[in-house]
Amino acid sequence: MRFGPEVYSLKFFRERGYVRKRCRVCGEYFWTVDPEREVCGESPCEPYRFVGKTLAKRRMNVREVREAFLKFFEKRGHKIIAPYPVVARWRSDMFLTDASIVDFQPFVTSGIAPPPANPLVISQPCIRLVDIDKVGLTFGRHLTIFEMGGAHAFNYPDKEIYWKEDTVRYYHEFAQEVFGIPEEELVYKEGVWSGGGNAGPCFESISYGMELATLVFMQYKTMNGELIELPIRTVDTGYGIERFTWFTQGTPSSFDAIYGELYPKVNKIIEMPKVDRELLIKYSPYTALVVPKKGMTVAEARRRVSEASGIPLEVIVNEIEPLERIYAVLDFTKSISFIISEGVVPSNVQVGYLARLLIRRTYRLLRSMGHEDKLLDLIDLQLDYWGVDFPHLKEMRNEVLDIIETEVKKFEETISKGSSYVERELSSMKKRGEKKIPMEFLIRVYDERGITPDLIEPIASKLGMEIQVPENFYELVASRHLRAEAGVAEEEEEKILEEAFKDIPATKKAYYEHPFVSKFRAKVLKTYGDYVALDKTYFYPEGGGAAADQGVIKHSKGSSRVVDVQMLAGGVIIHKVEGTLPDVGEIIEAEIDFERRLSIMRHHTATHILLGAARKVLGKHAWQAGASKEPDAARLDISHHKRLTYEDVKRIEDEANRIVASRIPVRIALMNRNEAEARYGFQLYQGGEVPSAEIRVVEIPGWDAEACAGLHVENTEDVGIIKIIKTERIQDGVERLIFAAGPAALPYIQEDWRLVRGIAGILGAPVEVVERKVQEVLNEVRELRRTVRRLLSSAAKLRAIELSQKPALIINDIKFYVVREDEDDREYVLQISDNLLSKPEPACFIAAYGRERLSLVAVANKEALERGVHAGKLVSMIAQKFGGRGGGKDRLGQGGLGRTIAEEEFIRESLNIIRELFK
RNA sequence: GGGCCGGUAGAUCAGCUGGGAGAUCGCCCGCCUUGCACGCGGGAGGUCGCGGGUUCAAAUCCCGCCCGGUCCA
Repeated sequence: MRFGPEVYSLKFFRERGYVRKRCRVCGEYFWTVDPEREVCGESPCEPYRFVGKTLAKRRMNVREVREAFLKFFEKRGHKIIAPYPVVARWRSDMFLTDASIVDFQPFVTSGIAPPPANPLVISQPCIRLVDIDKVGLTFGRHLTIFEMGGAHAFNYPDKEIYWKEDTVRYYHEFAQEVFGIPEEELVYKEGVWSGGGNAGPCFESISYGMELATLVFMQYKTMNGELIELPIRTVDTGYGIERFTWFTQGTPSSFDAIYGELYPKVNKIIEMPKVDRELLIKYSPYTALVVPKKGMTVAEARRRVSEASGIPLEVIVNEIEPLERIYAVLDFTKSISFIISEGVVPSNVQVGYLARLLIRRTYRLLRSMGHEDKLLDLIDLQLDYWGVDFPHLKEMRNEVLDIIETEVKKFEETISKGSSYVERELSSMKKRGEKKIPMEFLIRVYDERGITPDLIEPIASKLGMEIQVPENFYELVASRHLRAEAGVAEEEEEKILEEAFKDIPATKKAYYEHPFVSKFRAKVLKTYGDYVALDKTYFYPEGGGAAADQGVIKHSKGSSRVVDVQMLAGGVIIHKVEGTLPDVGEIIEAEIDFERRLSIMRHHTATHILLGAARKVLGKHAWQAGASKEPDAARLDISHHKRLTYEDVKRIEDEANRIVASRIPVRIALMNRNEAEARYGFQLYQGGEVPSAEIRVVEIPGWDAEACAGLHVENTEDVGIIKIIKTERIQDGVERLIFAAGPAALPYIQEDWRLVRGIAGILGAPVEVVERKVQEVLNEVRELRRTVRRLLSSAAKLRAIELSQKPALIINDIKFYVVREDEDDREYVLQISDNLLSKPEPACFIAAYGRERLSLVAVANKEALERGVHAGKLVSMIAQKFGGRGGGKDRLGQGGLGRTIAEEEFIRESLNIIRELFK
């Protein structure tokens, strides 16, 4: 995709004498005032030219650049907006905020909601994990966390704020006034930006070999490769706050500029390698020349830098690489600090998984440096440092450290168990004579046990095994997980219904105005299949985890039960009925099963109360991860990094019921999205994204406020009681509370009571001592079991003596004992055999034992085996004779007859078979 | 949300082509020694996660559930 030159040709350029040139290296077009310039100036076309120099008016740190940026645009009519979270909870299509414009997507950019201000300016912390491999290697051109200075204007068809000319002019002035970058160093490279289904032309602003900002003009929607004009054209600028900071300081890496003030403290935690500054200044500019692409090995990237800079490879590996690791650690720990302080709990799903990957990666990196025990210290440092500008980092300190500590312990457990597994497997491989570790093994161990090849390496070399890890290792793992399509059928059904009801207007949601109306009249607008649509309804449709209402409708054809209620995408609410359908156009009388509805309402309000209690007891990281409210019970999933203890649950229950008893009115208000976010913060979005300009806020003042479309009781007191029935861990990092509220709680309490009483009755003990009694009974059972074993063991000895004194049958020099035992215990029978066959003479023991369905066993001793006895075959033959089956090895055979048999008959027939066998 | 792996003695694990539950460490007793994971002999310790099925017979095979781990989106 490309735009024509007219798109980029600005009056601003012409007035200032800019000319359009084509880059000798990359072939892209750019604008410059220097007619001699042949290279666009962006890496990798040219090395950095600011390293080791002081080109800016003065050295600035990140905070100073941020402030300067915000102030500059504020003076030019932009309103300063506070940064949004790095965890994009208001969006369902992404986990982390990776650009400032993300804050305003999709509702503002698509026109559903107005922006909080227009134009506006924001310095938004962003997290991008895609470049994680490059962090350190490029000396700070790539970071996982950075601040994007965004100056945004939203241009509506009827209201133009500003567009390309002003956008470029603002940048130009900013670069000149604040940093003193001369015009001949202000190069604008033409580009095309596209992402998230939108696209538009852009300028990359380049100075001294580094891209400092991108000025995007978002004006198209991309559909099937075609560009469709958007009604709202958005100025989307991204000023690299850290890059400007780097530029002002001219340090070898951007890390020096970002974290320079922290270095003395870092140095106390991990001694930083002392690398000659001249070497770094010489090396750094050439990091711009290498763009480590997919498939390019790190070694290859280093070789190229070495060639370009003339610095020997071993110097890079020995002196610079250790420093790069520190850089990466600093960047990663900052990312972790931001993510976790927003209440993300490491998990095996969703954003929690990203957090886990990041923590584990950082831990492994530290481990490779021998400093894995320093992770928490570094996080603490970051929380303290950045907490000045982002206070929630400091507020969440203890929670963050606790969460990360738990996560690290888990990972250490995984490593230690995984490593010993790998060691066992590898040494048995070695015993088999294999020297190379197969790829399949590496993938499997990572997939099943989370052990990465770098953790296997030291074990392999200890055992002297070869290990080779392909560069595309992680792709190979990913390719194993290609998933199948699912859930299509349901969507189809919904599509059909939407199509069927698209010609009628959205149903009036009368339940919001009068949530306590249970009987009403309404007009039938349309019927289709089992579904009925009305002009208005008091039936609450399924949504937000709350079950749909049920009830009846009476009409000219009789009455029908309403079994389900759904809201279609267009706002039409359809009632699924059992029985005859009403006529279109007639007025029906409806009645909602209100006991059921009230129960759902109680459960809904209880869910909010419980969430507040969970946050109070467990911490602010306890976010709702899902919820469901049925008439009989409800459940609430919350993010938490530890298993809930009985104490936790009790405290949550106590807190929740305290709120119930406090008679707090439940306040419900529709408010403007920006206002709601400003007043309550992003914890509004417990239930996920809310796709509208207006937000319905359900507030229990002083306790909880959530964006929620559900129906609630009027006062917390109406909930009655909240009883947590059980908890389970549905995923790592997500605990589920199953509970019941009000009268619905009673059956559960009664059932528990019945159970305990029942057990007490069986034990014949009072309820209070049931626990102890069960323990005693179990102990007794254990004791008795031992006693029985002991007694049977001595009984077997006596029985063996008894049997040995009877004349035994000798066939083919082998002594055969054929017996019938009543005791249905294999252990006992085998012990008799052991006692009997211990003498060094050929002997064989055959027994049928039990009372009802007889079992069979045959044992031959070593001497008997030498004479050709096969106990297994013997059992098989005898069993078959009596209609049973059996088998086994030569020394031991087992089987069953499936019925009982008299001793005499058993012995007679068995001996016949043996005689036959040795004839 | 999907996939994969695992649950056996206090701990770590073996046994899993069905046929008598094992090893190492730890624990207890005894001996030998008294120098650093001492050595030797003996012993205790198991509803083989739970439930169902197949079978004469299930730790082992099949199904369901619970618990844990892990990868991918």
